[in-house]
Amino acid sequence: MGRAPCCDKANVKKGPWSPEEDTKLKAYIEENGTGGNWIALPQKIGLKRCGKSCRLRWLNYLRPNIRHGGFSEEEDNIICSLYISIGSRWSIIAAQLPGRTDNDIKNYWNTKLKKKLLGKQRKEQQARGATCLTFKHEMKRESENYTVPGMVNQVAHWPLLQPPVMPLPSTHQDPHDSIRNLLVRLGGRISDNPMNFRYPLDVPFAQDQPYDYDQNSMNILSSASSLSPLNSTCSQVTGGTTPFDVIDVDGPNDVFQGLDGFQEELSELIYSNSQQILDGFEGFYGTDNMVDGSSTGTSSVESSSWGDINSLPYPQFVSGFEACQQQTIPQVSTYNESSYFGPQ
DNA sequence: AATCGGCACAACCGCAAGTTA
DNA sequence: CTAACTTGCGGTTGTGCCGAT
Repeated sequence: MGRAPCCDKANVKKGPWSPEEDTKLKAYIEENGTGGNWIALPQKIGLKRCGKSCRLRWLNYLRPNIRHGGFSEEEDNIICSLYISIGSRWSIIAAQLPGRTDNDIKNYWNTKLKKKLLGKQRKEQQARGATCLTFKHEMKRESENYTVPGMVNQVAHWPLLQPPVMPLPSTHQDPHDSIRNLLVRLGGRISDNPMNFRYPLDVPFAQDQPYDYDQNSMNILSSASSLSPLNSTCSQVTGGTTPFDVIDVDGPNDVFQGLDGFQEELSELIYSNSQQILDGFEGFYGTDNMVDGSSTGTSSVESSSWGDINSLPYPQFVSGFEACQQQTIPQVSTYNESSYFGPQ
């Protein structure tokens, strides 16, 4: 049996919303709430719209305290940093930016931020001069020739040629510094306090109060894991000459999905400064595998769930975070529905 | 003034997860 | 337990605006 359509396509209006439709929808929701059923809502108020369309219009445009445009530098950095960390989980990213919607952030990223980041990166590379060029060409040639045996729909993002200098990551280095280095390089800005490799995640905020990014901060990785389902898996082909050889592009887990050019640029950046990046990615893929790419002793594709706290690179942060969370911090979603919808 | 291309944004689509009967 | 249904999410598309030619 096929899936039931969410609405009668023939009888619904599509395209831009008129002011009258907006008024109707807003007035009704402010007065009655959604009734917990978006599908039935348009019929109730006499709108020839699909329920999903109503929901989207409300969430992205009509609900109170929505901000459009005018992203601050601080917000830019948070978006960049989170994107690097958790990929295109726009709803999670949006949850950290009061008044912003996932759609807004997604558009902003795709149209501006991505290019801004690339521009920054190119400048850096130009500044470094041609010293890397030979190596990069080598890398490119090598990766073009390379296919992973038995792997379908997977791309070797990190060429398997051993970089000229690829020292093992220092196990003594503060892991905070590792990821901090990476994020800073890629546009993030992080508190200088070594105890605070942190981002303003999972912090309840008053909708119309300015947000203090410095005072309200939470560990990025643990917070991400505590939010909605981060069931992403990062695949790794073991036995390659470098760690993090392969990222599965088929699932929702590719941190760089939809970012073909950027991904390539990023990998170039990665190889042009392998130590810092290695330090940074160590955090995402786990120290064990970084130190010993063949630790599983198999040639199979390994997956680790980001949703699994134990798989997080630094579980000690998680425990600290959880303790903190239990004391004071409730889970935060994009917004508190009850406060918006009134009587249900 | 007309046209073209790029950009920004709103909205739609399809899928997956969650919920309910 | 399972099918039907709803909600949420991320990717993609459509459209209007604006600057360059």
